[in-house]
Amino acid sequence: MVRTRFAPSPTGYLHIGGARTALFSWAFARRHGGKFILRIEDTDLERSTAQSTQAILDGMAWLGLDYDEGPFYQMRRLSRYHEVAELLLKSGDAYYCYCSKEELDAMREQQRAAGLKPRYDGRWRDSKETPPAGVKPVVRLKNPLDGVVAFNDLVKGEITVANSELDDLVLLRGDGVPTYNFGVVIDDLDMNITHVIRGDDHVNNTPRQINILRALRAPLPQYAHVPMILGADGERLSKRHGAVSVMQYHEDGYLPEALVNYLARLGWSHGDEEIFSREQLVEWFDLANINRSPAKFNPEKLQWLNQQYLKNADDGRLAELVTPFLEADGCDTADGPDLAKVAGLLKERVSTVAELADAAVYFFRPLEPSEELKAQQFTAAVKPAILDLREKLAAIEWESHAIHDAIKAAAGAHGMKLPKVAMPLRVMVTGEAQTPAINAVLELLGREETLKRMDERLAGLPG
RNA sequence: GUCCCCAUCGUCUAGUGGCCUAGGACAUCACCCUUUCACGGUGAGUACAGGGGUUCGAAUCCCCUUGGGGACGCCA
Repeated sequence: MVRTRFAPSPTGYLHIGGARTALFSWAFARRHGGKFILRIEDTDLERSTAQSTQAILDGMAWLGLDYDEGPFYQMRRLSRYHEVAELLLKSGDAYYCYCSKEELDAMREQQRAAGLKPRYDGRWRDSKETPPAGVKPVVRLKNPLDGVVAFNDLVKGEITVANSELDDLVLLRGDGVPTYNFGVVIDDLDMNITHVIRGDDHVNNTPRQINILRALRAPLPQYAHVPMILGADGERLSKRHGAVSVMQYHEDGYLPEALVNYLARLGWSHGDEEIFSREQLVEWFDLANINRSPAKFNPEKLQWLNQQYLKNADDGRLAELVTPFLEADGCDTADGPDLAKVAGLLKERVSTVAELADAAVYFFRPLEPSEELKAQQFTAAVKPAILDLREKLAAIEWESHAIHDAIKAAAGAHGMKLPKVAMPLRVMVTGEAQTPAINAVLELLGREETLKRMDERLAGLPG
């Protein structure tokens, strides 16, 4: 039985990188009919917040990353960590260290100055010294002094690290809270995690964690380290790269299935497949096809994907999604054409729901054209044709084809090509130069509103 | 500095020794479609980091160089 987990620390929102790691972990579990577990690693007392936990939960829910067990919280499992630490202390695989922070800092500084890798020198490892009074000791692991730790990473392949590169890491802090490396190991063990799928930045932690497991004589999980996502400039993704919070994409009008598709395709592939459903992802997902090198986040491609999904999205759903955007824009969506039909007309020419809202505004309230547009389109030469058209529109059956015919007829009657009349009409009614076919727009807008807007403009027309 | 990892178009990638004069997608440009804008269609340019090996044959295997990323906390 495959069991994977996502184990974020609640110190911020769910960001793009974390979301992709979660997605891979989720997809792998689903692919193999296993379980996906959520665990909140809240042992950083200073930075962990309840809001962050909620933000992570919200982000996962929006993306549809459902979990089978959890969320588990490490701070509720303290007694278990103490129990294991006690075991390690007894077996002689761990020991108390009474070093002060200052002492450790000095040690590291010295090593760095000497061009060495900063490492704890093990001064309390076998010390006979009497512990200083009043110092809360930390518990450190007795890391093996020689030999190597090798493991077969499911995405990176064989990775080997010499024990001489490692030091005696802290398991339990002075206040009894476990450190990251100890917490994950015990939890992954207790929760029977079979595949640890996590970010690249943890490869260096893996040998240390394996050494803890070995001291415990416990079985090892399989490891799969997925490369990081970098910003467009090749730097680690951060706030200055724009949106890095998953929920920001929600607010910007992206569809969760588009983000999921994009994230899945970033660093993983299935041949030449670009657009695939969640079900296909689950069917196809494997660790072997995850790339070994980091990928740069490309907003343009995400946007294109979102457009593809928008184009195929259900009109009724889009109407619901776009409503809050339009309301924020001061539009009363109840007072106007059927929003689903409006969405259907506009959806293939926008790439986000926010853009859809922008493009739909003139259906709910008239827009004032720019001076430039007015000067360009509202000419004395076109006025007779427009007046003629106004009469025709008042009389015809209100339907797209008939409207088209009326425009064509009015243009023809005054020796003009259709666009010559369609453009001024478009600007009169919508206030914009770029809209879908004007006859389709008018059909939705309705005769009454169309004629009303025409009359208002006609008054200001020269000639 | 030390250790670990990585390296195909600008970007995401296909490629697992011959199918590769390197395929797809985004972006860019051109043309077509067209009632404006999109959508859609057709096409163009653009890449195996460099150097050595191994092999009849290398984008694919090995070594070195260079470049990039990560880690070195009582953070995760």
